[in-house]
Amino acid sequence: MPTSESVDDYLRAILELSGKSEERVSSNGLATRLGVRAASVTGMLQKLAAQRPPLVLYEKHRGVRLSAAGMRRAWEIVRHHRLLELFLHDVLKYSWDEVHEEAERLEHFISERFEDRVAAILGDPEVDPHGHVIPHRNGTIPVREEVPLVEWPIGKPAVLSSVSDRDPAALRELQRLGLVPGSGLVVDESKPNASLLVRLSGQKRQIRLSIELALHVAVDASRI
Amino acid sequence: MPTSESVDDYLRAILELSGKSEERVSSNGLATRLGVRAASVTGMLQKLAAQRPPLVLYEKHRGVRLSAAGMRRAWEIVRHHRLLELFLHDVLKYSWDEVHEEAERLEHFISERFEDRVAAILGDPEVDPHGHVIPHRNGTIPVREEVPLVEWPIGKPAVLSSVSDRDPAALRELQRLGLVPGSGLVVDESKPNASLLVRLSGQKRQIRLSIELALHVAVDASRI
DNA sequence: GCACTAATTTAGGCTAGCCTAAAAAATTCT
DNA sequence: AGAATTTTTTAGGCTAGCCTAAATTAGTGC
Ligand SMILES: [Mn+2]
Ligand SMILES: [Mn+2]
Ligand SMILES: [Mn+2]
Ligand SMILES: [Mn+2]
Repeated sequence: MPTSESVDDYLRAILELSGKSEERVSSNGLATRLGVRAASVTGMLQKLAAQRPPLVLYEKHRGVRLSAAGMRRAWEIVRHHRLLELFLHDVLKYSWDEVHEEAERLEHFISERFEDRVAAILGDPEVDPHGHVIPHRNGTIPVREEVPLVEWPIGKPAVLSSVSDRDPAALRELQRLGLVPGSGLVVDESKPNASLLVRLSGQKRQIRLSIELALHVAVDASRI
Repeated sequence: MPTSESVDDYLRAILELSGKSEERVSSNGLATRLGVRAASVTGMLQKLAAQRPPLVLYEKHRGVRLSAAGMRRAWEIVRHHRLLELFLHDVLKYSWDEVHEEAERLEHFISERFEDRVAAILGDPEVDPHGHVIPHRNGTIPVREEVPLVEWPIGKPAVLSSVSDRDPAALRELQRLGLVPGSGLVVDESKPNASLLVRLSGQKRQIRLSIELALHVAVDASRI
């Protein structure tokens, strides 16, 4: 069962919108994420659910979630995406904010051989340039506990684990501020004007972070 | 005027079938090369000729050739293809016979940035793994005089310049025999049973080369 | 020049994936 | 609960690129 570029995009969008808890995803949510109309989403979901084996579990008016086969394919595409991002960054010297767009296109077209060779060159890496874990070749997903920075307790030291990759301008700003995966930091204060005051480890200077920007950031929650 | 994968394939096929002399290409020839029906070719050619600016010059029943715009786009795709082949071979350690298929797919989807970074990593290379010249970034095509091995005079020393990349089995066989770009050789005899007897420079052993295999090989004709 | 054959084009259809507009179902509000 | 609103689905259409079958044109042999 080969999948088209569009089908791959739907599966990955369902995976990403459903979150850790694998909740059902709405047609509207998918339409917004994919930049198509809700009617187009309904049509596609009906097709994916009718495949044997089905790629999604779909009940009219009740949202959709991935089947086992859909889950497998979605994570496969995510592995392509994250390996490509790291490859573009480390080997082809793309900047942090440039990798996502190119990876989003190429993820659909590289072969398993390409995937394997890139993984080998990069030394079977564990995370992409934005700090997201890279699924293993065999389909297993490394677990990692993360919390959105906006939910992290005031005053408790944290380690930045990942940043969202979809907004190049935000990425450039975060890099400028030194907020990259691995950075240690403390949230000093959550201001009423919808911003956070944070300090990087070993620095006295406070950084004022808008909520919109802070929403792009997650920290390591392994010892919450 | 963005071009689709199919359109790119048509343009590249017209370029490759029309040869140095830029002869008109027939619908049937294109259909065979592209693995589609002649009726589909006619439909596509009419569409490409109707674009403003047109990508091909097409006269009913009289074949087709590339317009200036079509030529530009076709060589652009060829540059992608050949850079990708060299990159897959040199960086990702693909073998000689594996690069073509992957490059054929990816050539349509890499960005100009990707093209530039790959070219930079490879040091602005002049030829791909099969000995084919790589068009320059600005669109100019390096000239090189080549002659099919089967037309090369008996007994005259030659240098192998390129081999066709579309037949993996033939490529493996040629590599096994030591017939790679740069190899010096002499044709000793053209046998009536449709084969050539050749010797590699500095070797006494004769190699028997079927005409089918020999048709895959071209030699440097700069001093014919 | 005419008949036959080969190449090409036209006509009509199909699928994937998108769209708009209208209908129907679910949810929210009073 | 019943009305109003929002979400989702259905219905009908469109384009790109492919197909088969039927014309048409070009080329060949006599
Ligand atoms: Mn990404
Ligand atoms: Mn995509
Ligand atoms: Mn090739
Ligand atoms: Mn292609």
